Amino acid sequence: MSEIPKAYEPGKIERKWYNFWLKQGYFTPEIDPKKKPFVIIMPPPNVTGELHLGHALTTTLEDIMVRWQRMKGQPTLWLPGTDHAGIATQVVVEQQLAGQSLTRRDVGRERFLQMAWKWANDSRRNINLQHQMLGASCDWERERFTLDEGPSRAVRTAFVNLYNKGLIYRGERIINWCPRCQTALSDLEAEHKEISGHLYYIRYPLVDGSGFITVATTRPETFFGDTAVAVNPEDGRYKDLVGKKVMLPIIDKEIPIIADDAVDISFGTGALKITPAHDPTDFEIGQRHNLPLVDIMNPDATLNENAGPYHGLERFACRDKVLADLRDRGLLEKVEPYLHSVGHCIRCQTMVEPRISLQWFIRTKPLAEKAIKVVKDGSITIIPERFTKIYFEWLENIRDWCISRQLWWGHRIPVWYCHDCNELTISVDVPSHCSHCGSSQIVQDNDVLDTWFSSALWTHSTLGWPDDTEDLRYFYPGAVMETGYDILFFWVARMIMMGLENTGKIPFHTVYLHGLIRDEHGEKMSKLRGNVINPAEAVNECGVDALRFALASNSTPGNDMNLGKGKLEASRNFVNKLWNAARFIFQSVDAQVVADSSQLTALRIEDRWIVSRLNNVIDEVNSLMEGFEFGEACWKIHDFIWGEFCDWYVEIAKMRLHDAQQTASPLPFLVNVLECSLRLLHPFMPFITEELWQNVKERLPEKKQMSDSIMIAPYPVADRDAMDTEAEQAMDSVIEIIRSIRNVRAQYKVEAAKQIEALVYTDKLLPQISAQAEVIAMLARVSPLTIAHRKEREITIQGRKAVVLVLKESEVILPWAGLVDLSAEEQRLTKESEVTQARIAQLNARLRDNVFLAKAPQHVVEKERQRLTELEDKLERVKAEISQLRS
RNA sequence: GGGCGGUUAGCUCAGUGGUUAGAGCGCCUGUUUUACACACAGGAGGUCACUGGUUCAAGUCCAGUACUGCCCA
Repeated sequence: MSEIPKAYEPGKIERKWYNFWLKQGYFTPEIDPKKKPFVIIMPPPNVTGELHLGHALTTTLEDIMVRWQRMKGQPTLWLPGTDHAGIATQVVVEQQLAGQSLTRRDVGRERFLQMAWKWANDSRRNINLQHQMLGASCDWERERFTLDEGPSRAVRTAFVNLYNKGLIYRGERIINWCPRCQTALSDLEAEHKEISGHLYYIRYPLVDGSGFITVATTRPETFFGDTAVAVNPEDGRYKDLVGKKVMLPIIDKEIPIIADDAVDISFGTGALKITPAHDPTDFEIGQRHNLPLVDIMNPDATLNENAGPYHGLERFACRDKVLADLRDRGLLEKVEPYLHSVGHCIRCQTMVEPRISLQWFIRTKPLAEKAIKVVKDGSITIIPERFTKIYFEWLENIRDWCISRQLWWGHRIPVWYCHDCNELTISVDVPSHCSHCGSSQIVQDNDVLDTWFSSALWTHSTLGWPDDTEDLRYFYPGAVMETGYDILFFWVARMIMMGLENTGKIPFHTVYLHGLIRDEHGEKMSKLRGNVINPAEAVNECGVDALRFALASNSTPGNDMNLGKGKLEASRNFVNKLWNAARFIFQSVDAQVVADSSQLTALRIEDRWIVSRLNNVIDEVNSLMEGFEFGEACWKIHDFIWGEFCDWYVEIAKMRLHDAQQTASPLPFLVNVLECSLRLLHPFMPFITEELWQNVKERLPEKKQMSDSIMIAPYPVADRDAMDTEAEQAMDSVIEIIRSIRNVRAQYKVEAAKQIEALVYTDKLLPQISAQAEVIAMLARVSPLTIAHRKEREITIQGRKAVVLVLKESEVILPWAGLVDLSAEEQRLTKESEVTQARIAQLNARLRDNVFLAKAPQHVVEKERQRLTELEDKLERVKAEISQLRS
């Protein structure tokens, strides 16, 4: 056999096996109508650059599910892809242009799109490579991009269908306008932030000269767009003023005072300036009172010609000037500090301008109702459950979705306007003439659709919809949608709405939401703070398996995760531990005759124990996986491999391997437990498990019957017959004996290499514990070691100074002439006796309580009884030891 | 303003009503034991935020309080 390096070297091994898997075609499922497939459609990362840790978490969790299901024998499809990310990508390309002092308008739409495509293609390739680096076992043959022909046709088809059903309309509404991106945004893309601003009290003189009315506003610069002043009809202060007119200062324009219920009497002065073209509430008031709309801004948020003398000023510069001018005229009554929340562009953080605009909208109410229903009736489950309520809340209060964007990069809206009859032609394919008058003088809408519109179709557009394809029939609906909770509304809710609308079926059965990743102290990762962990760097330092394990083991459904270097290192250490354990086993196998599986039945206690523990862990891991508890599953495997297999079984096995007299070799167990553990761990750590598994396989006689790769080998299933309480009990006792001796040695500062004498007395486990004499002797460094029945006790102990340990099933006596501090020992034992008595009293009280006996389940009562017996037994033995000590 | 989380060891976090609440990191003591010092052995460290309730039994369920984070308006 080849030499195995002392430390795991991830890089080479990762590339080797990923290429092997690819070549073997394991990632592409076979369509088998008799089997129900397991399907995950990957949330497509934006083609804006690199993957971050959030993506790595998504990839890890999805790969865990997919590899697990594949090993269980399901046809498994994990469909990868990327998202064109409208605004974000456009910003990147605009920045490239800005480097050459150019704007997109300078180069024109066609040239701009060429640049964007170049960027997107590079980025797409890069992201795919990074997914491959992470070990993602997704089907690259089905990889998709949102702007691919298929998904694009799906977008146009969905648009046309919705339009024809009256669910898409074009209208003038107040939308969130980003002056920097120069496009409309949906409500979700405007992020509200608390701003400490001011509340300005401005006097509007009454036209009849009888004084003025004072309005309070945070945005004085919009007063050019005011078309009324509104008060609450119930407000006594202003009853007489309703119907009168005021004169807007500076521009000398007359506007009416109106009464509307929407006005909050307690806000400011109770009188509001109404700017219907620049505020959503004002817009509604304006609609009710037929107020004119006066748009005062240009797309870049400078003031337009409606602002008279202020024309051309930037909005905040204008505010300062307006305030100064009002103050000069004595019309600025007072200014108060004021905390209010203002929308910001989610992409560029520019303050959003609410603005009247002609845009395309989706009427979401009818779609939302169906999306609510499928979660209410349990067709779709959201994990963790608490997000269900948040989901309902949002859908129940949903507003129409503004889907048009004034961008160039994206799916162009499939609407053509006719020069001749002014009618619209809505079409999936490019029309040559107006569908109403037949004129060829038609021109397509300039705008593109919100990226999330195409993302909403992702679950079915990737499988061929609107065509009735084999993929769509077999793989839709998917099993799980796994993603971050931060895009529950942006994406998940919309996918459910559009999935139902387009296919009549739910898009997936389960929504699994993970949390966000923060640094080790819970701070958001940001370049500014310098606390970012880049996945590629982490992989360079620790390897993919360590990164994946760190991510998976620290994730709990729906909760944020703090991830620092420490956790990565801990995972790397585990990888190294596993590597070295395997290395030891391989070396041992190679040194001896190849293990014969028939020896598997020659069972010693420790062999039975490790097999029993393994099967218990398999059982637990499988049920944790069923419940989406991947983090806990990780720890179960970790604790087994490190804390039981390596710390105890391998250590015990060493002794047997070094002893030429031994007839029963531990090798079959070492090898088989390792082999099975590797399969158990494979979904979490695909690379090292494959590497080691291939090495194990080489050393197994039955290698011909085994699969070519661990990733298509069967996932372990617990064998209940292998569960062995007797062996576990015996080993628990042996471990307890060894630990207590080690403990005393450390306390008395006995040199590590020094052998000490020990006597172990026990009762019903005597045969099992005696069988472990060599194990105890070696691991606790004791010699001579006597193991005998309690009945034989007095003869040996008399007259010798000794440390006495009273354990669950045994007493351990460590006689050291002169070394032992007898009074300290007496104190220790007395303390132990007190503690034991207290617990016995507690248990007695509980077991005398009739209500407890009547109401607690039988097995709990039984357990408590057994504990009491054990403790009473122990107390008796402790007391006996004390009196011996005193005699 | 409404909603949802969190508060458990020095730090970061697990803990799906049932013994004496766990892990990693950090800390202390010891170890060149021929798989691993990315390791081994041992140890210290907790009124599970607070108050009340439900229950035979509460870190776990309920209500309230405080602090803290996020989402929505």
